[in-house]
Amino acid sequence: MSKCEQCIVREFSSLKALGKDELLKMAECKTSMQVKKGDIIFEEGENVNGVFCVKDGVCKMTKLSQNGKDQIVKLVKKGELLGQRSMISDEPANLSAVALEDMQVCFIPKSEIMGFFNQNNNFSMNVMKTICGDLKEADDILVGLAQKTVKERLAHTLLYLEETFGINPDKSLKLQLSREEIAGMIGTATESCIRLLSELKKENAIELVGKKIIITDRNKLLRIGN
Amino acid sequence: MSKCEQCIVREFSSLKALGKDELLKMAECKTSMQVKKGDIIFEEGENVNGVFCVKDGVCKMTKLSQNGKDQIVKLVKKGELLGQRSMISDEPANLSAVALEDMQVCFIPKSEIMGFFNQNNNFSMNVMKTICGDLKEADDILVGLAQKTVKERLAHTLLYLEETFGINPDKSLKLQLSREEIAGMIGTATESCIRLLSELKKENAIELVGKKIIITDRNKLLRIGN
DNA sequence: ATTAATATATGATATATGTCATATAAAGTC
DNA sequence: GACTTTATATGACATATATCATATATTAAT
Repeated sequence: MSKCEQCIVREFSSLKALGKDELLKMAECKTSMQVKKGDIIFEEGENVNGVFCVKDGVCKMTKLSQNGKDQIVKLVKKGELLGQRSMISDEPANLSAVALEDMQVCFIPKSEIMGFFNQNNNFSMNVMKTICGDLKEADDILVGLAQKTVKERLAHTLLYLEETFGINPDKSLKLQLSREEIAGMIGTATESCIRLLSELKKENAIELVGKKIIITDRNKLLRIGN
Repeated sequence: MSKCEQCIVREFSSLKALGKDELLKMAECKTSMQVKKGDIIFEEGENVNGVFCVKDGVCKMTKLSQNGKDQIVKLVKKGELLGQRSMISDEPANLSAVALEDMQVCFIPKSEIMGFFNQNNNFSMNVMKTICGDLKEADDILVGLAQKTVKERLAHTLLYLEETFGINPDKSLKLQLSREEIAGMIGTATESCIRLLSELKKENAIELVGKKIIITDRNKLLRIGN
């Protein structure tokens, strides 16, 4: 069993507020797990009963809509926590979490986390701030969906992907989403997404190498996406 | 100065967790204010430095988008708190709050609230749950905007308005929004909103009496909006 | 009450986006 | 390596929604 105390990733999440003894206690009751790309960590409607700490890899938080399409609400990466909202509200998960890459995650049971809430004010404040950040982000995406065109949202999302997950040595976006997934982020049909990517390519804002996307004119995307 | 201890509205918000002495302390430092319909309580980008407790009336939380239209992100009514997110994140407001009716609100400075956070775990837990509820709501609206048609969103919103704010003796929706505001909620052009209201009227799902909206076939709206 | 201003309503038209069909490319399987 | 499956790409077309114009109703102002 690996020690939470020595886990670097901890430093990036709300858990950084925890003290030595709290971390030792946590290491005792946590469960480490490997998650394969495509695996479901938890599903909409499921009772989660704890929190997942993402040690490595990226996952998408999705919600299935009436028309059968998966809307991606948020991407979660290394150092972030999963399932906090559901745990705090004491409700089943509102979103599903699906791995986009092979992941390493640790599950920390609810009882443990709730204990920290009561003992450690810094910790609960951190969690609160994280959720407030999520809320702001959700509000901003919401306004974008309501008021921007699909092309504007696409441009914006490409910049977000670059900024958040970085690029490979060949300059292509490190996080490689399928066209369908990009469409699911910006709320459009896969074909429309593909078409608009082609358009951006014709306008020399991006390059498409197979599935890979390379941003060649950041300013152009900025001008479109804002 | 009115006493928080005797304020019934308190019971509906996170503040219900506060004890007698905390309420007395709060009554000391709060500022009561009347807000006229149309007045701005605070604006996007402004530093709020506290929380507003809505004693009476309803306001809209809006965000101005690039194209100059106001998107309504949320409606806030009697018994709810305003500006929590911004206070906790220690950031300027992300949304503007504008009164839809004459309102009575009390302003409680940040220092006071932060004190309660540290002393009273039930209170911070309540606030956290409220924000988690807001986050879930925002995620759901987000998915609706991405995946539903305007007509579906309109039907859904009409039911939401009935459920949340009730109806008058003549069965019309109690909260009387302008067509432009309804459009701002569902993320469409005012003309489209008007057109779709007319459509719903032709389909005998609603009646339009001037500005007033009467829901005549709830099930029909449910079938459309979900 | 009359006028001015604003909100609601509807038509005509343009545009963005979705849907269905099909082709090509890439990836997985035996 | 040949084959099957799946993802990407593009065309043709349908539909939803935005925009602009204008009419009518409602509200505010004098």
